[in-house]
Amino acid sequence: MISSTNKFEQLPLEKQSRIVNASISEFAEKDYETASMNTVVNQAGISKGSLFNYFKTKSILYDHIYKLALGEVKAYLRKVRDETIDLPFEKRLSKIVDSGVQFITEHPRLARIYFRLIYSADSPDRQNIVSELQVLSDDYLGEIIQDAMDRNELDPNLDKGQAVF
Amino acid sequence: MISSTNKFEQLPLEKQSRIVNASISEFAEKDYETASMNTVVNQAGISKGSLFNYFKTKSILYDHIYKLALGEVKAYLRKVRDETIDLPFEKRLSKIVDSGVQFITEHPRLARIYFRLIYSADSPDRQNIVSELQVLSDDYLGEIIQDAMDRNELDPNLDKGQAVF
DNA sequence: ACTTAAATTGACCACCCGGTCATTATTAAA
DNA sequence: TTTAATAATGACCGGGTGGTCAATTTAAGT
Repeated sequence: MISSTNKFEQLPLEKQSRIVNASISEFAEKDYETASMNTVVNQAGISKGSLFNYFKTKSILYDHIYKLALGEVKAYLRKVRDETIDLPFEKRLSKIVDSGVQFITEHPRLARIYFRLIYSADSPDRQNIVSELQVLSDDYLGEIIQDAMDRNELDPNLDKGQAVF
Repeated sequence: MISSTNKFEQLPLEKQSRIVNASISEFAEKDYETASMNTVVNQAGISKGSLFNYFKTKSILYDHIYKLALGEVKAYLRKVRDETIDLPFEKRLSKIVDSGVQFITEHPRLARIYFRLIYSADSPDRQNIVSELQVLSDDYLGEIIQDAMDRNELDPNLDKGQAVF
């Protein structure tokens, strides 16, 4: 046994997805403290002991779910970035924002988890996660802006100010 | 006994403020569900029975605290509005925003309670409270904008759009 | 078919919650 | 000073929590 989520990853995919689904629903509906492992267990149709066997603690489960969500967001952003690579800067930015909105409407539960993370205080290690997100979004925007500057669509006098915006 | 907060209001002011202070701290630190009446009671230095005698339920206490906070915000906004009454619109708006920031840094606990109210899902009757806040802020901005339009500092073609902004 | 190892279960634990209420302490009236 | 009314207390209640683990079911090896 190498990682602690290993047991979970070796489960049949159908069972995995039942658990992930139940967890996403619960963490989307209630904040970290209020979200209940019992509810997850019931909704997933497994026993409590099993869940705590797959994920040692509530916060480890939360971490797993959060990372899954992050992966989806990253993939989405990457896709949009590549699809808009030869659009002018303004059009590109607008398309990205639109896609953000689209992502939210397509994955409302993931979006809720994110908003909760950012705007509310609980969640196991909010501090680290939020700053990690900050770096990611800075990188992403930074790259887009760099692109635009390389193509002389943006005067090279801003960078950080734009990122904050 | 007329109102249900009457018992509380008849308490010595020193005791009142101990309770209010403890409540504000607790509701600022944790969200509604997680905030603990036991913590409030301990921090205020009174017994549990007393607190539940002054406020029948947790949500009634929350309501009281929220209304106190709202009162302070209202007074603050009114003050700023009056103090900037003869400034040009742009300057005035900027001063108001600055004052908002100042209020947040001067009353961080109240500000936290507000952010929690707006950005997170619990709180007894979030729906009503948020829409009430919406009306209040619309009124406030609406008045400021009306003033500016009356003085021909703003072209009279917007209103609602500006309020949303 | 028998044995052994691994996976699954749910009763159980200690703890905390909001809320109650009989008992006690305090104050006011007589 | 005795009595009556009022205020304050904290042990207690039912219920929910995250987490555990002996016991049972399932699967694998021979």
